[in-house]
Amino acid sequence: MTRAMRRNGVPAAPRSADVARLAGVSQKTVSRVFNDEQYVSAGVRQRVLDAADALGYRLNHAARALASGRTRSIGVVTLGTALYGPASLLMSVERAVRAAGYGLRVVNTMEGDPAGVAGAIDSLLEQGVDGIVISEPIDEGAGVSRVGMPVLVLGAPPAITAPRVVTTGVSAGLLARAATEHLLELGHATVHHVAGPQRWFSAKDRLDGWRTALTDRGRPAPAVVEGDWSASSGYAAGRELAPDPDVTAVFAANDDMAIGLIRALTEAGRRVPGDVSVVGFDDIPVAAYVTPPLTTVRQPFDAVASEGLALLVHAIEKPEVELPLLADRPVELIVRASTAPPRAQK
Amino acid sequence: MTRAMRRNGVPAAPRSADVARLAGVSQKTVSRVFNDEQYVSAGVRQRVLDAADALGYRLNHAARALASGRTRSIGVVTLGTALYGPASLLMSVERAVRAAGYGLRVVNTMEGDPAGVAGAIDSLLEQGVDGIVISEPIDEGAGVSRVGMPVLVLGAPPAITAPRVVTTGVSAGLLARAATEHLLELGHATVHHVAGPQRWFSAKDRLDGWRTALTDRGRPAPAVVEGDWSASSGYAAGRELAPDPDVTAVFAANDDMAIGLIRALTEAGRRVPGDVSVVGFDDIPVAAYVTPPLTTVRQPFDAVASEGLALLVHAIEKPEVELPLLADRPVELIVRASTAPPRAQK
DNA sequence: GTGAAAGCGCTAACAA
DNA sequence: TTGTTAGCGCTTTCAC
Repeated sequence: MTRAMRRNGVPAAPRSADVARLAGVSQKTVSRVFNDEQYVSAGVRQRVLDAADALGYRLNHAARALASGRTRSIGVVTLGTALYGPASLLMSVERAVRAAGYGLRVVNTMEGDPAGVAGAIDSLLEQGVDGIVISEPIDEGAGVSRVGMPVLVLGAPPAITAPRVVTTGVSAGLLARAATEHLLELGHATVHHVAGPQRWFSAKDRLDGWRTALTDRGRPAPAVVEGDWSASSGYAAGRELAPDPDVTAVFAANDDMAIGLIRALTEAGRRVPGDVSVVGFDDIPVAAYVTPPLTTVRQPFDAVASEGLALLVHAIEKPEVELPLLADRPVELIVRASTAPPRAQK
Repeated sequence: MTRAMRRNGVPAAPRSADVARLAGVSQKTVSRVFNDEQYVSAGVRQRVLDAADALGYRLNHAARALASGRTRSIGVVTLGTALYGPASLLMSVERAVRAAGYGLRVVNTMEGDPAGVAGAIDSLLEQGVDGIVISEPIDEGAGVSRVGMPVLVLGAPPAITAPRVVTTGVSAGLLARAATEHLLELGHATVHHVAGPQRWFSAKDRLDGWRTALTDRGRPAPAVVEGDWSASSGYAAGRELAPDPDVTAVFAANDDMAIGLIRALTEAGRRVPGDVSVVGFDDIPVAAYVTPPLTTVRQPFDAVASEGLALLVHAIEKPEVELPLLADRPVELIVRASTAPPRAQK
């Protein structure tokens, strides 16, 4: 069996040595060209590129990884849901990873997965990555600091700190605060909160932002109703809150729950926004078209992903240099028709 | 610089040879254990596993890929949107890939991306994969047959055929047909259609299903309004259709457009479902909680992904064996409150 | 600027 | 059942 026809008669892919032969240079020179190294004359470079083109040469990533110890790929641990927030963030991360010249490996963790985030990280480590992104972490981030390679934690409070761990808040706290303040400024005495599952940092973050907005103005924070991000849990929360006449404004931790909530309130005879104002979170694609159109806040996923990834790549490629800090981003509150001043003040 | 302390003082990862030394066996035996090959006695296997555990050994994927020519990973080309359908499908694919013992690489194509699907495939080929999944293809699938490795096309009509290409219809056509028939059975004279962008196979598929349902009953198919999957395009379609009194039933190619459509109809004074019935597609999480709760159809993403992946893995691991065909799946129509008999028949 | 040699950590093929 | 040998296609190191 000749080299040219191995593996079931499929012709073998050309190697850099084949390109070198055709271009009349050494194999090392081909390597230089494909790594954009300096000290290659323009003429030689062009000859190499032409030869590569003629042969349909494509660099073998596995061989490079083996020889260099670097894989040029980044692994991301996601939550395995099609929820708008996490899904958008994943797409943004993919764009950022590709823009940085890396490949992307994805591993899901389901909530309640026995292996959990640690298992997902393990799986990435084995597959071979140069850095890891943890998107919307759920468990306590334990062990993240012991991974031994740069880690970017997206959507966690900067509490997790470790030598090579960088966190980028999506500043969900600020957004939650803005949402709450919007309701207070409309004249509501207080704002209730339908929270996300508190194992999620992002849910905790939103709750904190809501509470801060209230305490800053000396308002007591009412009891929180915890949902699971689903519209049906928002609906359940709505049935719980509807009978209470003190409930005139509610901030829901995501749009799905807000929509479920509105349905429950409406069914219970409380009009939105006439009797109760509701603010959501995420600005899902249908938010502007439900009844009533939802006031909500939007997270800058693309910006967060690309800035966070720049930091990660920096940590991978220049481990000795200090990491710059990220600035907070302006808050984007989208006011539509689900919020209004309370009835008494009308 | 010793081996144990290379690369910036980070201790080198243990190799299979280290494990072999500790276990007192040959390096090849370690390889056997980690590949679950037969002909290793239970005692030796245990000694190897213990040694590996003690050293914190982890198989080097790049070296394995280089030596074996197989990467044990699968690449998926996605559309780079957080739309519920594509995002759900991606999550299902991840689960299926992991269950099959492979790693997942993801590359996005944006619509209108100059490089397009071909560029994404190229990038995967370079990164190294054993098979490719194209999720919701947009362009004509040209070139897919020339990839030289097994390809699974998810959500395309079986039109694309090639030696190592396997397609799994999500049977969107059947679902679209069921949705249309539901409206006809309620007594509507005809059903209008708000279609998805016709570059998408899945959009075309839904349109075909809708048309088939009509022509099967000898009903002429009215002019189609084409949207772009967004709620705002559904809204625009609604403004277009609202003035026409013949429009009493509309099938929208996804739930987002259906929701936008309903808003436009309602604003134009046409009640849903009193004056116009609307059926969506996807059963997005909020579909049951919008006003009115949306009648829609649900695609079996998990089943489609896992069955499709089983075929792909089969094509990778046993290229000589004929591929089995996939059976059509029962249709899941979810009837809620956005559909009713036409007013005239009430 | 360019090239030669050595080796990255594993699997394939064959031997014992 | 286990071991030996020879690469896989690159990058690294060092020589020219």
